[in-house]
Amino acid sequence: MVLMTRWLNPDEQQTWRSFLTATRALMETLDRELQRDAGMPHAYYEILVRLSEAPQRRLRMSELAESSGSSRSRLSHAAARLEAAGWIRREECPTDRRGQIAVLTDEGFATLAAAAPGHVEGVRRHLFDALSPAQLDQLRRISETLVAHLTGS
Amino acid sequence: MVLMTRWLNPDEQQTWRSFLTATRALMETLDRELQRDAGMPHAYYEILVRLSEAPQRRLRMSELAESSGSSRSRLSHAAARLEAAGWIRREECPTDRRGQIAVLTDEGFATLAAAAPGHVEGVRRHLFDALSPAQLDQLRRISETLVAHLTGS
DNA sequence: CGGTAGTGGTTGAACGCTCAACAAAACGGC
DNA sequence: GCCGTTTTGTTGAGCGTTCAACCACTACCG
Repeated sequence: MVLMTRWLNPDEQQTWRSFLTATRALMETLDRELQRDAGMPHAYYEILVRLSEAPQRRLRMSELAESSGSSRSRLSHAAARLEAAGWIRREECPTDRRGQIAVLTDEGFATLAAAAPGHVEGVRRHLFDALSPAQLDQLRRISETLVAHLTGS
Repeated sequence: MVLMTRWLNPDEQQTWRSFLTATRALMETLDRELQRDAGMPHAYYEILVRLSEAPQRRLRMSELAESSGSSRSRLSHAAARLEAAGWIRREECPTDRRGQIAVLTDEGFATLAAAAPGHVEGVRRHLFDALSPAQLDQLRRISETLVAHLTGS
């Protein structure tokens, strides 16, 4: 029995293409702004944010990868750059000799503190200001549903 | 007068982070599937799709960039690869000697035809199947609003 | 016409990401 | 305690994207 493709109908196509265009444009805009104003890509910004929120601004590499939505490899490469920039430092883990602990330096924290207002302003301008409160609520539920669906299966 | 940062409140943070996680996970999943099954990144797939829908399967480079959501540079590099793969061909434009016209080859069309069912299935599984009809309608409106907002300003 | 501004497209360097392979250490069953 | 398995993190190659610089051509305006 041949499994027929469930093609998208015109309405679904429109949804999908608008979604693609919107997310791509939004992310590119924010990434460009962050690169221009803070000299870092959005992925690096997010790594620094998660570190800054952790107790003592330190996290195991694996937890940092998890929470920042990076692969281990990605984080490893990123950490090398962030360390070279003086924004983080890597320490050995006392309880697991395989482990590494990423620590946000004061300089890294200062850089993040300088970058954050502009970035948040960008997020507000390009996303939150564009949508109604009801739409933002819808977007939250949709996103949460998708996250559950994508990480669950 | 100092302009205070309009920080995100906890609800907004939750919305933003879920949105980020969801779109990142969705795009990474689809990209990986496409790379695995069709040997091309999603950006290339989209270029081929737009070409396949154009009259005579041909488009000026600039229009192709516009419609596929690529920068000119990106498309130029991509076109080089797609041409090397035998999926497109570039012709001179008769009315503008600066111009180039990208043409989808039969081989390119066949590759696209082979890749499409799997990709559409992925989009359905990871996005459409996860959301209710009402949510999909909301997502369409939200996306359209964002596109208008991002391209308008 | 002639010059200047704008457009179309390409290029190369720098950079970030993915993937697969790898080393080192921890775990788990027996 | 030992051996296979799993986990942690890194590495290098290959690839795609960005950015800025650039050339060739067109369009506009006096």
